[in-house]
Amino acid sequence: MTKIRTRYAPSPTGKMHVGNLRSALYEFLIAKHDGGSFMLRIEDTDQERFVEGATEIIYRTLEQAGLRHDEGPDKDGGYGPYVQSERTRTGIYMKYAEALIEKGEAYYCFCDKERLASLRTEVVEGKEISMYDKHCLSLSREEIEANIAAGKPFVIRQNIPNEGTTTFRDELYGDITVENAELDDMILIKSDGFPTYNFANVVDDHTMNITHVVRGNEYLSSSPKYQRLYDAFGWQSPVYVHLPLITDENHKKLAKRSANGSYIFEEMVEQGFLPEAIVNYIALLGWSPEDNREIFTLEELIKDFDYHRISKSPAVFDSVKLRWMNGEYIKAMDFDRFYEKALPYIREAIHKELDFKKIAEMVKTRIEVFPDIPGLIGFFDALPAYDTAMYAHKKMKTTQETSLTVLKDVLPMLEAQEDYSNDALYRLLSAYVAQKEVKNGYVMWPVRTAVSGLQMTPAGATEIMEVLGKEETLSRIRKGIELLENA
RNA sequence: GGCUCCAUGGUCAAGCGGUUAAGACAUCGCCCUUUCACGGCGGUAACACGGGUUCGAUUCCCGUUGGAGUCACCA
Repeated sequence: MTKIRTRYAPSPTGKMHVGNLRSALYEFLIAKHDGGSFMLRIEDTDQERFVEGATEIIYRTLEQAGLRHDEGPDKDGGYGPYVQSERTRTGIYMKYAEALIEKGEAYYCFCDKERLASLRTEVVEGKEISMYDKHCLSLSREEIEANIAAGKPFVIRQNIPNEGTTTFRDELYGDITVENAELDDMILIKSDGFPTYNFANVVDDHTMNITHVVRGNEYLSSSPKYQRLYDAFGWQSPVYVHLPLITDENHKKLAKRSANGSYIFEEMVEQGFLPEAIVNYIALLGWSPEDNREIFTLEELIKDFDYHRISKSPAVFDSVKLRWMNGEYIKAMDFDRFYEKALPYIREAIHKELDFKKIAEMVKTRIEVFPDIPGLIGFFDALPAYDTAMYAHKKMKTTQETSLTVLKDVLPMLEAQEDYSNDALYRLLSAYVAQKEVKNGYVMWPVRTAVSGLQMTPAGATEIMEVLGKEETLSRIRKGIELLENA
């Protein structure tokens, strides 16, 4: 068996969304599962769409996601250059295009935009449909040479016969056959001398010894044309693995963002998602392991990933489940690392000196993404205005009246109390509960309400008091009594 | 519209001729609990339709319907 070589070949046109990242991930996993190598190639043959800094985003995203490439522009593995604009300068694409012309598998085309536009007859869903009419195929050698000598701009087109069929094999989808008449004579070399993706891809994958071509299945319909190129060259085609699309909630191919938020990896990380959780989640969009496991480290994915188990149908990106998974990662996270990540969000909500570590502990099992934090703990910073109706709780058997009594009873005890640790406070209040022969909640509910002003808090009454400290606690209890007396 | 692909609950998804059709998220209920959450237990919810093939189809074949992708000097 030859060593598996896969490649992630993005074009530097902007940020990476999770669809791009999943392709990279699967390419990485397919290679690594078999001890193969994973290469990064930059496809920048479209100078107009090139975005400054986009290459850096690609590096950064792969790095954050843990997808280390073995070869790439920054890591020569003997197959360079790894950037298509640099490869273009070596003349490689033109050389291969000319070889095709020699074989009659390609030809020069001098048609201008106007003539091409006149070929577009049909408009479907706002898109102009056209098929080249092989007009320039019949040019004589003399005409071609004259045109070139005259400096007339040209492209090189693939020559596909109008009869017969072309078949290629995909590992997941099986054999796919199409009529050659359906296949357009696509452009191989553009008038600016750069190759198109269609051509560069085939030349590069072959010359760089790529064994498995893994890409989104939006390429399924153009693959027969690529297959013809391999055949025309007499090259063995790689193993094709076309991946099912990731869609948005409307089942449409992923755009960069939707009403549900962003699908851009970097922005998701900024929004508080952990890179590991994102990688884990997208690994499961279109692939499933033999067992029922869902939480995987990258290492575990490498071990278990079998591309034959990739599914064929598209998958909706469910941000709700991603949030859940992110929450699982947060819960399992080492506390120190969690604290480091949580601290900025705690500081955002709290502007005085409190025990941030205790607050972080409270919040750790209760959030799904880091930005959930401020909303949970703002009450520590300042007592929010609240409605005294909150003191009445059916299940706790409390009313505003019983709450007032409890708070008044408890206030002097809390004033006398020196030890404001959670345990001591809990013991103190428990003693009162026992003495009154009531349920815990009968006392805890009003106290917690008074010190937090909230119906939901990330911790119990005494834990909150511990963090708040004696002075602030007493002030809030007194405030509660005042509100209840005036209710 | 042509071509291509796809089709199990709201979503992800197991299943690869005989199953009470897994599991997860979401949702609902109960328990636990110093509220919420966590955790535990349980419920609702799916094989698109029609023909074949077969003793037997979610599973294989064909068709219908539905959805998606694609039809650039973009990748």
